[in-house]
Amino acid sequence: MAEAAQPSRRSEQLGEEIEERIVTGRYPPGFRLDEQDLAAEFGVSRTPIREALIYLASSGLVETRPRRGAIVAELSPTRLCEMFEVMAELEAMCGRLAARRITQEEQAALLEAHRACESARDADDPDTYYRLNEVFHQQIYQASHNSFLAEQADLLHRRLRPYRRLQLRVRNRMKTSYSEHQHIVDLILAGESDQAATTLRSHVVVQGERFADLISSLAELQSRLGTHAA
Amino acid sequence: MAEAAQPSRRSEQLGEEIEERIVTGRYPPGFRLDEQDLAAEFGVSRTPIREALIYLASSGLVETRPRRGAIVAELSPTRLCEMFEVMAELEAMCGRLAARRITQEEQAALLEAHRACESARDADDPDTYYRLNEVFHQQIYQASHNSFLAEQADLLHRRLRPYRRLQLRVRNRMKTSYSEHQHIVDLILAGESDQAATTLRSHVVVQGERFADLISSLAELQSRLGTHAA
DNA sequence: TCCGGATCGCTTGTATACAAGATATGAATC
DNA sequence: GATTCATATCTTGTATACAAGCGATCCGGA
Repeated sequence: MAEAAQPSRRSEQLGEEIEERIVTGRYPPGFRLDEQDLAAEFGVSRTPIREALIYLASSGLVETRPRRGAIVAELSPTRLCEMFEVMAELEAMCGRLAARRITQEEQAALLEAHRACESARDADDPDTYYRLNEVFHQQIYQASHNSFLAEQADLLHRRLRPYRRLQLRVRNRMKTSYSEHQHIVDLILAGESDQAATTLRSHVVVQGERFADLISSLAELQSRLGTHAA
Repeated sequence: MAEAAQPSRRSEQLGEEIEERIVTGRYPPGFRLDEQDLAAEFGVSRTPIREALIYLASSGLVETRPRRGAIVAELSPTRLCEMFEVMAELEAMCGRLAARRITQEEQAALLEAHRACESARDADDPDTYYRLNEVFHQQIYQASHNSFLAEQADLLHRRLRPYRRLQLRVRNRMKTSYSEHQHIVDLILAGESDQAATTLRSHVVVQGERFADLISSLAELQSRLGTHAA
């Protein structure tokens, strides 16, 4: 899914590297992305850094205010809920299409991704589960046979990574998630498109007690921020 | 919805200007966006041009191949259908939420936008209808009370502008569109969220005879391209 | 002591210079 | 005459130099 090899364009690599540092929390929300610092850090001039920042700004991951530099975007709780709401709908759409269009090979791949999650759950390993969970969802995106939709879903999924990650640490969330996955797999393989959509939507959407979990995750991220921001 | 005033950053203005020229067909799909030419055209150096192109590339409007320059993105029929499929779902989601969340003021604004479309239809003026149609749909996006969703919907809507525009010239499409709008307005105002979603989805999605219309629109665009590409 | 304004420094935004790869052109050979 | 390889030119990618705003600091006044 990611471009392989060297794009022979440093700014693209830099964009991905900086994105990685943002979604893994090394550059937390609100963190100031100083062009000179980053240039020194990566051993390049400001030009490719600027281009990388513009790229990231367009995806909403960083915010640039004219003449005032770039910072890692801070998402308000409202904004975050909105994004999860859209994510839920995109996932639902992927599920509906996947249930109708999935091929034999994709069925096998989906099942394999699902079983891999099972292992991580049994090992009680949230980090591994988190990674394999991404693969699982990407299999569904692929199976929708709508490459534009798959790209959009993947993009938003990545955008929400830091918050999703924290949520997985909530007690029992991993087990709940896995049993929901089981249900989703059954529905997709059975070709129950509407039910697959509905189940995926509620798997992703933030409501009820999970809303409170999300808010507390946010608070944690913001306290971490305090140690970084000037 | 658009940023007002001067962003004190030339590259942003340039991005919008180039985007405008793309969606209005002045730079048709496949058109080579030479940095030096554009720099001369706009009377600036290559730097802000490059930044504008990177911005546009991230939205998918232009394609950049490393060391080989940028061209206006060419959308295959398949890709285009995929994008309309996603657009339909986003619109459906906006409609569902709008039916539940629309305020008094937004109801008035929606009705006004709808009536403006009526005038354009009566005057048999596709260009005006096209413009007012955008306003109408944006009112629904706003009424969803999910600003992230509204932004995404608006972005994709803009991305599909050239193709939507050609479709409106199809015989009777304007009248059909208007009567569908009427139905949509009724459902939203009545709070019928599911029906509003379904109706909006089928209003946007490309299927049946409209698929053939789209393909022929594409052919027209591509023949136009022949006069521009080197 | 607190507030306001002007100046200084630092950061971003833009232009230009340089490096490196890609395409085009031309010649030589099959 | 066609094809292939080498060279030349042109374009992109990166570095550096310069310009222009924004913020911080310092000084003066209330």
